[in-house]
Amino acid sequence: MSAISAAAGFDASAPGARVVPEKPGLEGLEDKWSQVWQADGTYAFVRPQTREQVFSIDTPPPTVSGSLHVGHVFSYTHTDLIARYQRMRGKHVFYPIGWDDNGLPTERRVQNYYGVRCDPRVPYDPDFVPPTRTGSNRADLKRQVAISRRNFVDLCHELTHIDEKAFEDLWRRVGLSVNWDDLYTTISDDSLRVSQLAFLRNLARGEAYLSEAPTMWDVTFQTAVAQAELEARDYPGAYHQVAFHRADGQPAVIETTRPELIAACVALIAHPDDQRYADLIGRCVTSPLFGVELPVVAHELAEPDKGSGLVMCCTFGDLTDVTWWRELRLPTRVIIGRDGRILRDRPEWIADADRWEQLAGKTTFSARELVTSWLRESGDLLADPTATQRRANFYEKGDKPLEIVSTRQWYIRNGGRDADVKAAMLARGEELGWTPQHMRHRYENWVSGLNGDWLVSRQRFYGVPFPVWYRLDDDGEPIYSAPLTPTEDELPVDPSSSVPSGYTEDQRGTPGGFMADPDIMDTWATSSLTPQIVCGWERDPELFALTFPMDLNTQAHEIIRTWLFSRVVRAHYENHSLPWAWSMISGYVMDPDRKKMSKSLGNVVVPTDVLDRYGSDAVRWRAAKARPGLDSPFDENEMKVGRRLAMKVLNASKFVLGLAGDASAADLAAVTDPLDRALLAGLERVIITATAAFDAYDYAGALEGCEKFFWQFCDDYLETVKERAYGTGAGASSARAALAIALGVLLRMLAPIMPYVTEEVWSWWQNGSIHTSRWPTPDEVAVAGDALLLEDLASALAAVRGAKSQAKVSMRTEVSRAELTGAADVLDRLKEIETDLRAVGRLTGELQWSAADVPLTVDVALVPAS
RNA sequence: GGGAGCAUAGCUCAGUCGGUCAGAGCACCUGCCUUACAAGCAGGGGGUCGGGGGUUCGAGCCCCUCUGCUCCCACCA
Repeated sequence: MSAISAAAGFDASAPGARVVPEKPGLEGLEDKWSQVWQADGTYAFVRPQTREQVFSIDTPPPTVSGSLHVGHVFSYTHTDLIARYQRMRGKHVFYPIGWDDNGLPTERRVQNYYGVRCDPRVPYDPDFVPPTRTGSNRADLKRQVAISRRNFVDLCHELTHIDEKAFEDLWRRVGLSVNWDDLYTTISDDSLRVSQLAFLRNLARGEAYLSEAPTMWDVTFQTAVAQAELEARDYPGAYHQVAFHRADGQPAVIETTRPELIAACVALIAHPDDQRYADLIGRCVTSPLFGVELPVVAHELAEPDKGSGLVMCCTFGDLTDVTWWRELRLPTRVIIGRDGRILRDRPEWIADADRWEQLAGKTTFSARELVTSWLRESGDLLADPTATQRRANFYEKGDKPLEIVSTRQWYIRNGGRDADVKAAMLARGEELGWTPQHMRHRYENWVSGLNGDWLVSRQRFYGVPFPVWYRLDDDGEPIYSAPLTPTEDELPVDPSSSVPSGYTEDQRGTPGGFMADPDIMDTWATSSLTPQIVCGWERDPELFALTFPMDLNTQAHEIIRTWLFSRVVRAHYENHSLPWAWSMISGYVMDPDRKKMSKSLGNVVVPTDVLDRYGSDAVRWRAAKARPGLDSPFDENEMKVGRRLAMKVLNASKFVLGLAGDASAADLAAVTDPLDRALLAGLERVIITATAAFDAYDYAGALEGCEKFFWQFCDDYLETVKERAYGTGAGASSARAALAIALGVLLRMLAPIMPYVTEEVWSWWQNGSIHTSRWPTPDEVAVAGDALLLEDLASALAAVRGAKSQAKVSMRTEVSRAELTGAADVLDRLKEIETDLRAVGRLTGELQWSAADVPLTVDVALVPAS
């Protein structure tokens, strides 16, 4: 501590040593104060008696496998501004932080970091040492070593701990006032317990169900993907005009971008009003190459002006196919496997074994080439394929278009299939407060457009297992209709290593025995429960009653459809309430070209560099200027301005305390001078507006008012009263008291934005942390004063300074004669502070006052420099 | 195609109830070593408020319309 203090210029380690440093600086403040805050538990959550005394915040657990950029620093700072304000308002701020370390992002990072890949068939190796890091490009993926699931999960834990330490260091440096004692992770036992418990209750109430259905499937990760994780991207393709064959030998022409799916075709579809195909509907055609007989059916989703108006329906090429398949009760003819390749075994409806052998095992891409060449040979390709830009669905983390496969998956009802649930979810969206208001539309838009329930199971390894087993019948086939579940007090369980009640381990996988559900939950299924996890749901009833439903949720707009919505769903079912009363949505930090920062674009600004150069207070100041929901471009120059303000706080405070003497005992009653009263009156207005702004989550507006007043305080007021404050008598006492009171108020109003410099200055003359002091209230500055006088002073100063500046002389130049022309009330007010005015403007000679209905002007005669 | 947001000085942005609203900071220019701060201070130039209509005594502000940019959702024949 002593080394740090020396860097800061004084010795703070001596108790009660409240010394204003000779040359204050910003260096070392972050280390010094973050250590003090940690040691003192400044931001710890202490349980009060009632819910009303608490302000609880749900804040996103960052994915530790990712990296943080300045955008994260900005949005997490926004939350912290509110937390610090509420704390100063006397609330017990419940502000936990967590790490999202479960799920696919961690798996991918572990694969790349250690050069390994999970293969559940590999036995556990207790002496396993991962290969050295091999890099993360695609070529290296193929060289990864296959390891057991248990070794893999060990590595996941190992790496997330490394990452979490780096994250914590950054957040501490930024000065987030989170409850570090209540740190949580999404892979912890408690998160597992909460996830499984909530799931079992969903299951018991019928909100969760198992269903075999066509599912969006990522062939790279070989897992199902939920609607919320889809991303439509442009994808190059080509229209192929292909002839199917009518009974009379005439062609029935379709257009397709996926000719490889001809073998999976189950029908041709035309619009019921399409006269061109009226005679064909109800008849059969045969497919080219494979000669499979197919019905031609009418459905209004077929668009006459797309392609030829006749379209093939395959199982499954796209989501429209699924609709047709379901509504027209078409058969299922799957030819693509879960690895994205054509099935090895010839399907029964395909007669031509030779052809199939050539096709089997091919990727969709090479199968398309092969089928196209066949069509060309057979004459069924009626024209050269024409290039087009397809819009295909991708898994947001994947790089191959999704396939649709029929699989058994767990779903949670979210309104995608039940009108009443959807209506309930829309009502929750209306009930929730939004900052900014218009983000509400994103929620409504998303919920209204849901077309299926929430798919929560993933065919992956690192995550929360489903706490479910299935009985096996006499043939060893699982009985999915009646899952076996543990009791709630057994949770968390890993069904692959524990045994359902009434069974023994040796019955696992045997006929008449049981098997574990092999899947894990999607990471959103866990993070959808962060309010329950942090608030101690079914673990700590006292805490839960004090903190839930929470007051505030803060997050980015891109995860409204995922994180925000899924928490609303869970709390609706589990707690019959919203998870929080209000949501504050932050915008992005864009690069200077207004592009979103992303690793792939290579335009990410690393926060540690910026923090090194400008300091946390400066970066936080810049963050506070970005209003909720608005994107703002990154510009380093703006950090300089923040740093300048931080320096100004130090210097001005030092000066004020030098003038004010024993400032901690400042007495409002001593403030008698009109200008001093005007200052406090102006300050009162700032307190009122800043408080209202913070209450409305408008931290930017609060900052604007405080900052503007602070500069005015420095440039006009401080300059003006310093001579009087140096003196003796009532005028001096008044000035000193006003200076001390104003400094105390201004520091506290800046404290949420710039926690380090304000804490530093506070320590020079006050006891305790500024961050646990009370937010200023109007009664602290309640004197009968006229704030207009400050404006008049500013006008008069500007006029005198302008004259001197125009004359290119020093501000110290004496004024031998001055004529002040302006409205009578303005002149009257200025007459009240004539002594101060004379001192600051060096108006040593005669003053003339001329009343006129014009803005204030001051004509001066300058004493020539001798 | 459906929804939302944005457009004000070279840049980043404020502008609340229609009436001191033509503003701030940065940048630029001109000065000033004024003993809290030269990483400072003072002063200055700079905008037809995206275009066009309308309402009004009066419009960045309200209405209509057009244009441009951004985002969300849908869009795979």
